[in-house]
Amino acid sequence: MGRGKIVIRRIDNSTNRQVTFSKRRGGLLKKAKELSILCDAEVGLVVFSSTGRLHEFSSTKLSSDRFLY
Amino acid sequence: MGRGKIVIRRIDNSTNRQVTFSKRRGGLLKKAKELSILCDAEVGLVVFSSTGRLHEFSSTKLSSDRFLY
DNA sequence: AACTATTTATAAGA
DNA sequence: TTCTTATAAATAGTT
Repeated sequence: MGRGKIVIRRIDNSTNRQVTFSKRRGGLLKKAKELSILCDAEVGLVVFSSTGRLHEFSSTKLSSDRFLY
Repeated sequence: MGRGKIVIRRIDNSTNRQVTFSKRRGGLLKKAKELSILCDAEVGLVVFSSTGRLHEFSSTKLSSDRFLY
């Protein structure tokens, strides 16, 4: 996607890596939410940046019910 | 994406919901993996279908690929 | 399960 | 670094 095709490997330039992280993190969270809504699925997603910042998504009932079995 | 634009809400038809689940689940897992590689980030993703099947991705080898509980 | 028209995500550029 | 836009990629509806 985008102006050029890329290879999936670690981005060496830290500025570019941060920019890509921000963009793709947003896209991933959005798609996680869409999947949970469209398909009535329970979805949990956690992302830690390389600097240790946490971003997460959880569909509503993931936290307790499912893991009490 | 696709032949028509859709609204993000629960898909009522169960066959269509299952098909969409399979397609989007694959896409989401792929993007989770790409984010972890490109951006050197730790990513954990769990998805339960409405029939209770688990699919997951972890960038840190915490788990097996998939199983029925 | 494949196909493909179209939407969406996003890599570069401004 | 926020906004733009050309293009890659995902996918909705079809077969």
